[in-house]
Amino acid sequence: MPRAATTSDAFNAVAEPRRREILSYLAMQERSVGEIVISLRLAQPSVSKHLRVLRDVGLVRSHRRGRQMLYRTNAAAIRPIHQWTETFERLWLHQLVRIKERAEAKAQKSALISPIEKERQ
Amino acid sequence: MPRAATTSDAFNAVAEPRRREILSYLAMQERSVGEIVISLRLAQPSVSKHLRVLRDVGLVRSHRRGRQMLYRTNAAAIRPIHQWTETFERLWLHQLVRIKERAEAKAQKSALISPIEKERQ
DNA sequence: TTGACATATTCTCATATAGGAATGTAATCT
DNA sequence: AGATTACATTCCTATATGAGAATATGTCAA
Repeated sequence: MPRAATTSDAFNAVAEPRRREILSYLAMQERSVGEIVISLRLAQPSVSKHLRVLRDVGLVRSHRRGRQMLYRTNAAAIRPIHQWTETFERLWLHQLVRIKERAEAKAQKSALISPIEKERQ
Repeated sequence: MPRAATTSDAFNAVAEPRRREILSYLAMQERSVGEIVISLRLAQPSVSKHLRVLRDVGLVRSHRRGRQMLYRTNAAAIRPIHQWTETFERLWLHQLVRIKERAEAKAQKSALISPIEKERQ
């Protein structure tokens, strides 16, 4: 069995760095395909294909304006990823506290060493 | 060019559903490979291979205890994903507000319709 | 040392890519 | 209608994958 399709869910879709760039770019403002091509310096077919993947999983919405297709990020589709990572937030916050505590303990210890001892380190 | 390696970053590593399950399972408590195999009902080689990927990108840490290998989630490695999704948080919150406003406007409108009109709907 | 247990690696295979090139489709303009 | 602009799709290819099966490695126990 190969890897799950890029269109299987938001996690797989955003695994590709260019697609994350596109999502960030479209988060500020609605943009045409051509604008994405120029701003992110990607080949046009490449952009169209990435947008197709993003659209299939609901990460972007699109509509036509004349000959252009305008795309915008649908932030709600990113939320499940946010929520999944959030379940780990307590853990890394706890880790950060411990790192800080260790740093302070070390500084404390260092302050107790005489200047002469300190020079040897 | 194929897809980026699963070991290229945390985004690619967590794209695989089983790897997310493993990370959630190991978040509570340190566990041996055998415990993962039993609890998540996966084949042992499969678990070992997933753990290898997770370890390569720093999402889990491991150490030996006798013949067992104990693994635990390194939450700090999940943080970049959380931070990336966080940049979109304002957008979906804004969306949620609009949805709520529309719902309220609709309820308001509904309240203005006479009971007789209402029955026809 | 030999055997048993726990985990890791290797091998094979079907499959879904992402990029590049070429082509198709749709809308506008003259 | 014909030409041009703007996107989308198709075809091609090298490659990384995940599952399963088999095997290798490492650790303890008798």
